[in-house]
Amino acid sequence: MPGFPSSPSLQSCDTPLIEGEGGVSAMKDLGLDINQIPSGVKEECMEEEYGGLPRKKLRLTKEQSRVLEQRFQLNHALNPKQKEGLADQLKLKPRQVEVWFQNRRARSKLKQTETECEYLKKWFGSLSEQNRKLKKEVEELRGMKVGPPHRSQQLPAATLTMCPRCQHVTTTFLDKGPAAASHH
DNA sequence: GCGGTCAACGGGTCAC
DNA sequence: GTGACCCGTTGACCGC
Repeated sequence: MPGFPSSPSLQSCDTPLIEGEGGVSAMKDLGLDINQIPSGVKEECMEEEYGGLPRKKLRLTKEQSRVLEQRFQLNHALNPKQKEGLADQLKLKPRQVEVWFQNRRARSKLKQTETECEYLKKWFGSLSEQNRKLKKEVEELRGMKVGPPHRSQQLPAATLTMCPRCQHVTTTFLDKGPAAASHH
């Protein structure tokens, strides 16, 4: 693809573009937003726009972002009718609303992944610490060992398992059978 | 100048 | 085939 000028979608009027002297920055100086241009003027600008020039960056207004965010909190996806309604309400194109929700879902997913990553790091840290302590304990017990231990002094063999659903960690003593591992 | 943010895109997948 | 969605990427803009 690379290079927007050659991209066929530029011809599609999906992307409101403002170019030339003034542009987005100048409008911002005036407290204006690209989406608040009277539609006639906007179309005029856009018609002049599609000569293969690079696209200009659109920024949503604070109010538009606030409403979109509000709707996202209620629902992470919109049906076509909701999309149309929201686009109407915000004076945006349905495609813009759709793109905003796609990007918002992506951001949300990224944030969740980061959170999970942090959690796993912490969990790994605590398991490492636990492992270190247990190894130390084993060493100490080995050092104390003088003869065959009495059965009552023996530690039962056990395994640690994690429930994939709730991440609850359980200790299963092998001589007590699988029922001991259940916690639900 | 550089890195971060974000609107917008193209391409792929999936359900209908 | 079509529309909705996800994913990776692009490029404009902004703050430092």
